[in-house]
Amino acid sequence: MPKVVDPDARRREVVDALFRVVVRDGLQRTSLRAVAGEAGLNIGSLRHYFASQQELMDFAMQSMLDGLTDRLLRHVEHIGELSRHPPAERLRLAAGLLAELLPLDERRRAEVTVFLDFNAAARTNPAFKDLSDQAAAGARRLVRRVLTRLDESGTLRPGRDLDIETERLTALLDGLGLGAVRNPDVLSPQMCTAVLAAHLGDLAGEG
Amino acid sequence: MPKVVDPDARRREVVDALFRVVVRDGLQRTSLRAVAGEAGLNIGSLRHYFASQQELMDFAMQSMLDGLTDRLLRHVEHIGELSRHPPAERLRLAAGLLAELLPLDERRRAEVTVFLDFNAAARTNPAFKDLSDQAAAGARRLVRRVLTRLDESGTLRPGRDLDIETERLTALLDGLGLGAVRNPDVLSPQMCTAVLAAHLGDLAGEG
DNA sequence: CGTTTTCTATCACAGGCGTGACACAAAACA
DNA sequence: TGTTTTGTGTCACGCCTGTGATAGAAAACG
Repeated sequence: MPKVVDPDARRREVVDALFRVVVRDGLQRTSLRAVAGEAGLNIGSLRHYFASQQELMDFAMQSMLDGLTDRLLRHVEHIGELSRHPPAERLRLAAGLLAELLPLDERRRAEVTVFLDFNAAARTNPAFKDLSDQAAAGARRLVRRVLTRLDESGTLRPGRDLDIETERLTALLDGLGLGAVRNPDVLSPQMCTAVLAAHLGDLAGEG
Repeated sequence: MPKVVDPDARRREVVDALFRVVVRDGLQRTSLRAVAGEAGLNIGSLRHYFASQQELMDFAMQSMLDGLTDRLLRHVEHIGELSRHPPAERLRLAAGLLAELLPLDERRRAEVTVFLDFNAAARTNPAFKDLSDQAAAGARRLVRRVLTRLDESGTLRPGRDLDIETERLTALLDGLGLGAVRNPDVLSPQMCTAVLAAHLGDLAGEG
């Protein structure tokens, strides 16, 4: 017998509504009333599930990061040991994994969009700083891990400075996300993947 | 005999105050009252020089872009014809020019910070869209121009796709700016220049 | 000088915000 | 059943926002 209301499901619905509002109107205009309206709830009800605005924001941001982390872990697991793949495939696999961070479809586009707004707010809103820093560190770790695996499997041109290359690839991904969200017509998904492939190809020293 | 008040100077002072508020508190918290307070003016006075908030924002954004454009033009002029420099110098000159877009000192840091906030707002605020698009197009044009010059002077490894390389370098610069503003400790000015140098070196096909 | 424009300063208004308080319905429980 | 917990809806308060209106001082002008 299903409960009449499932609190966890409700919270997820509210977070989904919040994401839609942030994507559509921006974080600045994402008020409790707007989220409640989008979720089809009364503001009083919403406040029963989230005691304060800050609690809602934290939960939403954390939910997004958790979802992304799960997806990345599943992707990493699906790839398995990199050296068991033919060398020609390795760059493609790495690109596919890193592309989880790029706005290539509606889902990832929404993620990146929300993420950019949260990060912008985190610069001056201490309440978001921890989660934002944690996310940035996670992205950096993932990129470094990918580069390390590629290097260990002999796929990269030797002599690379991994510190620099990590920052370079991380910045490239950030920039592609920013550009693709801002100018989807110029920086299309195809262009994003082409740029990423070109970069990894360069690192491998093809040519 | 100096006028008692110079309207143009006043407007510049107000814009400077606005920049300080945006950098310190974020664009979201940059209200007319906050700017007036920062400039040491009464809000009534401020409104005498800027009829509306939108007018102030537009003027401020345009001022920043004008200043940046001037600086870039002066830098380009200072470099002169690229092929008149020794090949070993060309990458360094290009890096120096592109570094005008990176937050390497307080001035550029403020510029990039304000710019990021404006761009984030432009996504959902139509009033900022034109200037934001114009700025993005300008950056893209500059990058393409630099890459074209390097290519024509034989400094780049032949066979590059300039469309892709323009997007790649533009995204890299955007990402470096974003990262350096967000995590100055990780992405220090030295690291930024190192990453940029590494990228241009790669394009040249050193090694 | 007087007149006119420019500048400064203040008040009030409507609108949106987060949030505390509270009443009431509905479900869960004993 | 009655009691308790959970969920829903509404009100009001204080705060901040941009902006219109307006009065008065200061400077510029003829």
